[in-house]
Amino acid sequence: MALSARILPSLPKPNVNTNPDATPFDPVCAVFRRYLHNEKLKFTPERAMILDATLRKEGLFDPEGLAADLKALGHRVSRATVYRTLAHLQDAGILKQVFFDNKQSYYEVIAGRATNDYLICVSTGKLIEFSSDRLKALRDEICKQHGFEPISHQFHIFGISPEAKATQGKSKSR
Amino acid sequence: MALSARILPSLPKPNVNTNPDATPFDPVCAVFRRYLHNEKLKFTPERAMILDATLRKEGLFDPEGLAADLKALGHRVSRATVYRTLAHLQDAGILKQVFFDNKQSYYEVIAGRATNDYLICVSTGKLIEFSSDRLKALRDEICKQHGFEPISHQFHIFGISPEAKATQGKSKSR
DNA sequence: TCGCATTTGAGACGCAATATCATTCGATGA
DNA sequence: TCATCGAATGATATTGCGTCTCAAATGCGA
Repeated sequence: MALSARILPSLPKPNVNTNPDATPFDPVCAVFRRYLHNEKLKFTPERAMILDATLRKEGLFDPEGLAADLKALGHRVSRATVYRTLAHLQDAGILKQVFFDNKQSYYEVIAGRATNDYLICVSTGKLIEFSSDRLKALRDEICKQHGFEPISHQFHIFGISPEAKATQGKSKSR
Repeated sequence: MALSARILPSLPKPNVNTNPDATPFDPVCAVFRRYLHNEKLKFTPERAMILDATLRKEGLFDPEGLAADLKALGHRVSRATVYRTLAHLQDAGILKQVFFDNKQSYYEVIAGRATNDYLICVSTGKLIEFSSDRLKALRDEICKQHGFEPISHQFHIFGISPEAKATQGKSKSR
């Protein structure tokens, strides 16, 4: 096969930092509690642990990997609860769900962080994050033209990275 | 749950026109045959039928729906072959795979057509296509900055459509 | 502290997509 | 035209993400 925008393996990597007590005092946690309260939902230990685990992530992560992280941290949370809570965290505006491929969905923290878009190398699967104010301005302008109220966006550029292009000569087509 | 970028039901619709003999004389078909030849792949009746069915589509479609179309047209093609051929058509630059949700993937024809980006209403699931030259220019500029060779892109804006905003007052939050 | 609606967890389930593999077939060269 | 062989097909099994079910547990307002 030749040039394509199909995604190849290898997307995220675990990225656990060692912030010891992110949860109860974290301002993002306050946002979540406020959201839960408004929606008449409950603040449970499971939800706190899941929020904490997501805040330890940098960049993209996937639900199954997050569940694995929680298990590794010694927390026993069911997969179903992870999925349910990620949905709430998204609704609370803390996470953004990202669709890169048809295997699974990914999430990234947006609360208090610069949100990114991605260059994806279709040859190596490597991701490059970037952020563009002009893109955001263009987004808002397009929304205004359509009377649309933007919540989030995804901008993915598929292509060939410089490294892949360099290595390309040897292995014929791909 | 409240505002979110999760996608709701209802995406594509069948769009079968009655072009009687699109396949063998279609220039897109020539592109496909050239691609297959270069890749030492074979031009089979199944592949011809699948290409033909995709060219009858306007806008987004999904593999299962395409398989259903083929069956409705009286063509017996296995699902596996549909999936395999769609991948080749993408590699040939005729189709583009689009990721809107974590349920399934979608495709759209790009050969000889203006490629679109989408506004997605998170409340109704409605899609609005748009096309922006400024976006394409911005994309190319970003790629140049990173030494990236672009193949395709996806730009999805999630938000609230004017109609949904109008209906919003009544149904509490969400 | 009580009561109840919400949440959780374990497992079953649905479904898109892929893998397997025996059989069939397209395309090349003679 | 025919033989040859690698590639393609189809039927089926399999995988894995995500959701659903429901009994038991629990947060939280009164």
